[in-house]
Amino acid sequence: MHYWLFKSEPYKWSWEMQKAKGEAGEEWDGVRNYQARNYMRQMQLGDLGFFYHSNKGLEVVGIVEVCALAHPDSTTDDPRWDCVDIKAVCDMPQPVTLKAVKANPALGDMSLVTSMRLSVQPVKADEWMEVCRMGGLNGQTLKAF
DNA sequence: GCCAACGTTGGC
DNA sequence: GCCAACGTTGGC
Repeated sequence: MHYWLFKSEPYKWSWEMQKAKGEAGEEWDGVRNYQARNYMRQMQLGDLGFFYHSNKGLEVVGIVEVCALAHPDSTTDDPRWDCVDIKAVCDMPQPVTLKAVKANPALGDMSLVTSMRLSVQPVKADEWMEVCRMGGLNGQTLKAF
């Protein structure tokens, strides 16, 4: 099990839109960055990720689950670009802002802080737990997934 | 809307 | 294979 973070500009693809897709999930398409693509190729079914609103919002608003392994991105004929599918799992009871992440010394090494421009990022297990805690998700809730 | 950071492209 | 030009991302 690995943890990830997916960035989206809410006026292009918002958390509300993701949730509307329900169990079926949706392609995380449109990624045109090798590093981000490589992370998606590493993802396994059942891996969890944060859903982050960039540009507007600047906060982790929910949790998603990988529900399809990397496959060709349907929005391009270019064979270089793959993507996974993700589905919404739950809301962050209390969205975790970028400001709060930056203010937390335990999260100083998070890619969100150090690799600001990367749109798909790995999240370490301890970072995952800490952000969940800040967001109002306790261990009990997390085990329900 | 600005601009810094950074990834990509293409000429040499 | 270097590096300048250019485009994009994303915080502010």
